[in-house]
Amino acid sequence: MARARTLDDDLLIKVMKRAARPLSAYDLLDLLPDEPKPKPPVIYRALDRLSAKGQVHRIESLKAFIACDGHKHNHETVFTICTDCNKVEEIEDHGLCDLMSIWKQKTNFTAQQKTFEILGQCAKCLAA
Amino acid sequence: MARARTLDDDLLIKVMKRAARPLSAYDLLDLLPDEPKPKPPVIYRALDRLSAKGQVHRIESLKAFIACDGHKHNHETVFTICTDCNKVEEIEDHGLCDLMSIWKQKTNFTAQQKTFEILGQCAKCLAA
DNA sequence: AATCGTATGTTATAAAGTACGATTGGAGAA
DNA sequence: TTCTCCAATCGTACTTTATAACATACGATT
Repeated sequence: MARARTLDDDLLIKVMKRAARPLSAYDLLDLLPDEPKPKPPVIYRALDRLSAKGQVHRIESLKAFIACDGHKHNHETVFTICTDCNKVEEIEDHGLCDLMSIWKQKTNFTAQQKTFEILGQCAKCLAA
Repeated sequence: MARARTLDDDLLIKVMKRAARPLSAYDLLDLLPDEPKPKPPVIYRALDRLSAKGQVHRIESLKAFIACDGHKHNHETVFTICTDCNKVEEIEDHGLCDLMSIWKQKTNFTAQQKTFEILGQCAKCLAA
C-alpha cells in the first residue's frame, strides 16, 4: 500500500534509551547507523509517530526528545530534568489531575497539549 | 560603564504588549522600528534581561515570547495558550505551590526553572 | 591620558524544523 | 501479466530559531 520505511521506529527508541538523556533530532541523526543516513524529515516524522503513540516525549525546555519509560499515563505527568546528569524522570501525579480540573472549572479553558517540565538538580547531583 | 543601548527594553515590552500574542524573536525584529535594525543577538539579549526580571516569558511550546502582565509571582504560574486567538493567560496558583513541595519531598529534586504550559482553546474560542 | 573591563553591536554560522515535489511499491483493473 | 493509480514515504532545499565569536564604544581606574 506504500513504500517501505527505511527508519525503524524500534531502532530509534533503542538508540534513545541507550543514550539515557534527552537527544535532539540531530543528535539522533548522528547516532543512528548510516547507509543510508536518514535525513532530518525522516527523523522528525518518526518522532511524530512515536510521540503520538506516547513512546517519545519532546522536552520543550531542552528542544530535545526522550523515550518514554512506557507506563500507561493514567495521570498527568511532570518531567524533572537534571541539568547535571541529564537524567529525566517522569512524575505521574494524581494531584496534578485534580489541579487540572480545578483550572478547567476556573477558566473554562480546554486543554489539548500540556507541557510540565522542571529543570534543576537531582538528589544525587545536588549531594555531589 | 559601557556603550549606550540602542534597543530600549521598554520599547520592546511595548511592542510585545501591543501584539497581545506570543511573538518570536524574529517577529519582534520585524515589528521594531528600523534604523538601525537590531540584529538577532541584540533581541535575544534584551529578552534574556527582561526574562531575568520577570517581565517577559518564553513560551517553550511555541518558541515565542510574551510580555508578563506584571503581577508579583508570589505563586507558581501556569500559562494557558489559546491556539485559536493566541491569547495567553497566566494562572497563579497556590495549589501548584503545594504540589511542588510534595514533589520536592518525594523526589528530592531541586527545581531551578519551571515550565508549565497548556495549549488549547479558551472559553470564547471554544464557544465560537 | 593611557589602560582596562564590560555591555553592547555585528558577522557569520550553527541548530532546529518543515514545505513541497519526487519516488516507491502494492492494489486493483484490463 | 502489465498497466495505472495512489498513499505512504523520502529527500532537497529552505525557513526559522538561536548563538558563538569577534569588534567596538565608553565609563572607570590608575
